Amino acid sequence: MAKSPKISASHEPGGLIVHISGLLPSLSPAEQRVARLVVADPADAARRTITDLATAAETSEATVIRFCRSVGMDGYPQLRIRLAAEAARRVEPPDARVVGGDIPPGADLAQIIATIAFNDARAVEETAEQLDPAVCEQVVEAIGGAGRIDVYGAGASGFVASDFQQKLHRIGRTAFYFPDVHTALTSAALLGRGDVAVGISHTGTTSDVIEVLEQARSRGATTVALTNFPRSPITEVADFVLTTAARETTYRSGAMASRLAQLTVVDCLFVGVAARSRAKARKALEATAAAVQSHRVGSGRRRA
Amino acid sequence: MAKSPKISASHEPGGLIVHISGLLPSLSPAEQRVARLVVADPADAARRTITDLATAAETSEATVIRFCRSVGMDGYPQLRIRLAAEAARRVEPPDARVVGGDIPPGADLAQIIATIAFNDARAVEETAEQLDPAVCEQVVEAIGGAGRIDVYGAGASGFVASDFQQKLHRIGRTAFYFPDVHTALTSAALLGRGDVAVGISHTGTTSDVIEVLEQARSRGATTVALTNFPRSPITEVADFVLTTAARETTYRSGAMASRLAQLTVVDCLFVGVAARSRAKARKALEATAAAVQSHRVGSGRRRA
DNA sequence: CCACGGATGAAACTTACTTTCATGAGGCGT
DNA sequence: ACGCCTCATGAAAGTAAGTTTCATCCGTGG
Repeated sequence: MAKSPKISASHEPGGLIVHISGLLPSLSPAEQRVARLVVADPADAARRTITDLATAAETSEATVIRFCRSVGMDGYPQLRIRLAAEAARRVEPPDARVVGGDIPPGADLAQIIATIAFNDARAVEETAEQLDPAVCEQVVEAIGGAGRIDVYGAGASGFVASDFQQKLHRIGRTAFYFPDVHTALTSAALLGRGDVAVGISHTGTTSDVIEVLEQARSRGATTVALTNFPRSPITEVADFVLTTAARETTYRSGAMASRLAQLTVVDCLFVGVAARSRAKARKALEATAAAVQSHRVGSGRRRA
Repeated sequence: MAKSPKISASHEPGGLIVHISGLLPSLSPAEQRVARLVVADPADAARRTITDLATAAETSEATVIRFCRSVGMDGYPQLRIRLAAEAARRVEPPDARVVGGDIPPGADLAQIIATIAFNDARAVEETAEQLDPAVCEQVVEAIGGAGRIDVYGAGASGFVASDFQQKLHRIGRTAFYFPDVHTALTSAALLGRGDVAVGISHTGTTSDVIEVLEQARSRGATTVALTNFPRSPITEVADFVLTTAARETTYRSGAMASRLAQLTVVDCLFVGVAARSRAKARKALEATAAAVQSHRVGSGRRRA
């Protein structure tokens, strides 16, 4: 089992559960059964013996051990302890909010709002917790010193890509976003050493984005991937991998929470880059803010 | 030496560590050595194997087991797990998050990440709390029954508008977004009774958006405003006002947190509308998901 | 069709945990 | 002082848990 580029295997400070759910799709079916049990109720899993857990997951002990290794643990006892710690730290969700789940059919709007907000907020928090500052730092460095930055993304991730592009542009970095694959490929072909290409894909399997990132990399550009799944194909064409931690399973809630998580990461990178050259960034920001000032009307509250 | 054989096993309020140190004097010398190690560093003890701990306490495994029983545990594994949980709970993050504030100049990336995530998550939560389900309900009704929906927004709010448009479109609602004011005005002029216009503006002062919303209203469309400021100009041209709760002060964090808050509201409306006609929405979603399927790589699981 | 590689569980194996038991050190009554 | 009882203690036996190995099976691509 070869290891991908820069996946910080040992780094999952934000929480084991989050880490595991990110890895979930990269696990074998039998291991996935184990993973689901663990994620569903970490405290309970910590109480079980390996044989017990194996039985519950309808598999063998061997598979449970494999699962432990897959998620970066030494063995079952270590997993158990980590799970116990994790479960203890976690604040139990107050009510019957469907954690990472679907909205129940008969739900009224107040319930819907509570569920969405809860999941959204958690995705943001957990994403921040598991973000590796060291990798971020390197990405910030690369972007801050880049000659040109291309941001790629399709569908929902396209909005995020576009947002990132606009943000970078506002602080005076030369950044591009292309809604069209062909244009993006063309642009990627023109990148070179010292340039940066950022590919955003929740699933990490969007072929368009992967392709473009690959192209960029082959031209010598530094490539960065932003995905929810640390072992997805996109990570293979990235020099740096940043992950979100939206742990929803259904495509529906998925697209929602993951988008916020992605934006949070974008925000962090943005502020990081801005902080790197504070004076210049501030000046650029003020200039752009002034530019739209004439499109604002008075009488309302406004920012200073 | 009234060492009672049966110490209240079930209930040890205030934490296991406290409990252990409480009955430390009642333990035998060898057990006390074990207890002291455990109390001194629970997390470390949880990591050790029973033999290891016994050696460290200069005693035998048997004594460690006796100690476990003395403090009310079933056996060593249970103690281990409880200790891990305990240790996790007591080590509270030494939070240096700048609440609602700006990022300090000298901040390192880890700090930046924590601050952003905190503010982002709080904006989401607080927005949800103050959202009026009744108003949402009416908006959902209007959108769900609308002939056509126009979503307006400029700058950062433009992304949100665009996102909303795309979401509505995915569940089969006829929705439009226009990056260009003139086109938007044209479209607004074509709206009529039964149509819905949604204007998104963080400050509520974006004249372009207000203007377009006003136009839409004058044509008889139902108008909805999404803003952070309930008394801003945009609310004057809106039939329904939904507010976000990003309480940032600076332009920098402002644009970031407010965007997430807006998206959360969009999510709520979206799910509300989708839930309204569940079957139809689901079908539409599945169709759109299938449509992009061929653009994904790695059919099942990723990267073995 | 076969070769190959990965996934999987049965079983062998190792390590960790638990119990049993013999020893010996105090305490205490005679 | 002596014997006897009690209890702490660790050695060793015993049991259960965790880990490794390996043969089998299944799908994939030549």
